[in-house]
Amino acid sequence: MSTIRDVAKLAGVSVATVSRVINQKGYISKDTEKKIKACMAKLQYSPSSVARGLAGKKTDTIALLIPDITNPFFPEIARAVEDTASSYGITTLLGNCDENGVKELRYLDILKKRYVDGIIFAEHGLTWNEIHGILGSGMPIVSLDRAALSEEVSSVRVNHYQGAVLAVEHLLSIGCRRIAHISGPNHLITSANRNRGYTDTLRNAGCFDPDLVYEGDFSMECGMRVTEQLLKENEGVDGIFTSNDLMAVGALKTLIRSGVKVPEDVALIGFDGISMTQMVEPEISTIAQPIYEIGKQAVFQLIHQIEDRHELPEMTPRVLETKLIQRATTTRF
Amino acid sequence: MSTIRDVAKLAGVSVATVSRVINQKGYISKDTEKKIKACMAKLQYSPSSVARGLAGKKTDTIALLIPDITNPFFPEIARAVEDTASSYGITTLLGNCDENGVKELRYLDILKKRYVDGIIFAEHGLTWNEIHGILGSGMPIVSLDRAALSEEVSSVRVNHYQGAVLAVEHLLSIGCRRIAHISGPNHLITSANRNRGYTDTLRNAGCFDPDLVYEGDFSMECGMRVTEQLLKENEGVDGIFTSNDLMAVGALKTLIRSGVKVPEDVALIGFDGISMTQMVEPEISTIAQPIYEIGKQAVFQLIHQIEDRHELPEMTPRVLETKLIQRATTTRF
DNA sequence: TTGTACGCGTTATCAC
DNA sequence: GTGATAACGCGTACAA
Repeated sequence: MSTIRDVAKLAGVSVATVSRVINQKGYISKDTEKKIKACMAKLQYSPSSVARGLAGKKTDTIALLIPDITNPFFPEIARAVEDTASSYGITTLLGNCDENGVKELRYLDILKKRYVDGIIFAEHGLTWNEIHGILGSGMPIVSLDRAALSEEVSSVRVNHYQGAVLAVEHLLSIGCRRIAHISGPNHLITSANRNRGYTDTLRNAGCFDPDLVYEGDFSMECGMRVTEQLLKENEGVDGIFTSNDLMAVGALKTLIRSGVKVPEDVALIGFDGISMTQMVEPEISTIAQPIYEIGKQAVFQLIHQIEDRHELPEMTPRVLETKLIQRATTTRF
Repeated sequence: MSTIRDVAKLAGVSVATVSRVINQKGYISKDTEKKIKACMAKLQYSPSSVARGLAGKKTDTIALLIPDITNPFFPEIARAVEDTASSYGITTLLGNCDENGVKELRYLDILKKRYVDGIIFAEHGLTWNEIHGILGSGMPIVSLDRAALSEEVSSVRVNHYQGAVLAVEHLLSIGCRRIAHISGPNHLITSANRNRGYTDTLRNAGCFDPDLVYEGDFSMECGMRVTEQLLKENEGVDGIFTSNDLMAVGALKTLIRSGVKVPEDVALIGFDGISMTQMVEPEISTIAQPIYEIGKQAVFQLIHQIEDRHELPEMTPRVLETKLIQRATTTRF
């Protein structure tokens, strides 16, 4: 492992000069630049990010904190974030918090010690105060909107309310009248918004029945369990809107097992747009979030906070729209 | 952000002393230790990992490089690795290589610059020489055995051959005779071993037919596509063994769509044991790898290479066994 | 255009 | 027991 000093020595110049060519800063004659580059190549020199971090307080590293890596939604986000970040030369540190406040806190502590340049929070149970308590202020943060941070935090938002409206209107349009909803945890903003969209739409249509609303936890198991319960407790349900796709997968499973025909007896639509909805049979209709775009925008916003020097593509609106994707579970003939 | 110097000043001691209490090294009087600890708390001091990395050449960071984060097998591995590592105070850097040699190289370069203490390779297309070319020697590496590194590299292996034998014997035992195989990419050792297990077992049973072997790429789409082809080109296939679960999910989908009864007409079994096999209906039988254990052992071995000081649980055998999990797709009545 | 020298926050080696 | 002080590898004013 050669250092900048080795390069300088070999090239017969000072470390400052070498540093300049590395960082493309200040004036350097073409000649010395060439010579130095040659020496760097010969020594296989590559600057130490650690030393750099210490000296410059900048590590070209961001962190992405997600609540559950086994929910495919988050790997898909992770992929987008990492892609985008790495196209700017930024490394992404991925932290899986397991829906666990303690782990979240632990991560925050680690990230601070590591001088990450910024953090993307995909979801968390922390208050803004707790975060500040650990991080202090000044750390760039972007929150993907499943989180419930304060308004001061920059975030990438999706119009969940509108998405839910789309879902329910779609179910209505194919003839459903008793439409059940398996919501996400009520304390999550996103989940609550989807719930509102559902409720409002059904109210307007004169079909709302509070008995048909069940609270879930976004897991597949829960989707199965609740659907079972739902079928037992209610007659004539002809449509189900689950607050995420994973629960839709679970619901579908229970429906099939119970001999319920999908979509003839019960139509089903999820939310998120993860690719797993296409892996089951029949394929599940869903309200797709622009997952890749969300990750991408999050990185853009974060970089924006970190520094203005990067020439970023124009900022697109912060509120992204969802899209109805109709598949077999809502296609009646 | 207070530094060790601030603490030293406040406590009226030298930085060396503070460093000693931080690292529990050398002698320190109980009194000063208490005082220093109090000061650290008061200043909310927390040592900089970056500075530490520079000074000590050790970052308490390992990296996990995976080929495809959207294949659920790897998030499950990632979770195990991260859990285990973090229980030893080690942070995990997760890199998604997208089955892309260039990205792999890029990651290696980054990791080296960052002084990671070691790397776990879940799969890759690099030769041992390429790796050495970037890393030089001396970097601890553990390879999860989908990779095809040389024998010098420490690795966590699963008995894929035996697993495939289990799968095929199981299919035979429920009455299948014309058993097809959708393999993984032939250049991957694991895939090749599973293929051998399949071939040998069927040969012994006198049922081997080379026409029933198709090469896949571990993706669900491929599972669908190949199954379609397989049904078209062959009569009387009554069992399918796919080299991983994702392809089994795809196969199941095609079977259902084609009106083939599973398992009555065609039985189906996968390999890996990812939880997605339980998300579809009917649930898919599989040869489960001890995924969590694999991740855990990988970390153990890596830490072992990094240093002997950590008191690790006794090393368990490197070759882990797979287990048949019988579910609906191979349960005939 | 290039070089000198100091600082970044810790660890570790010697002295005291 | 404790305290200076030299690394660690790099960035950067400030000089030259």
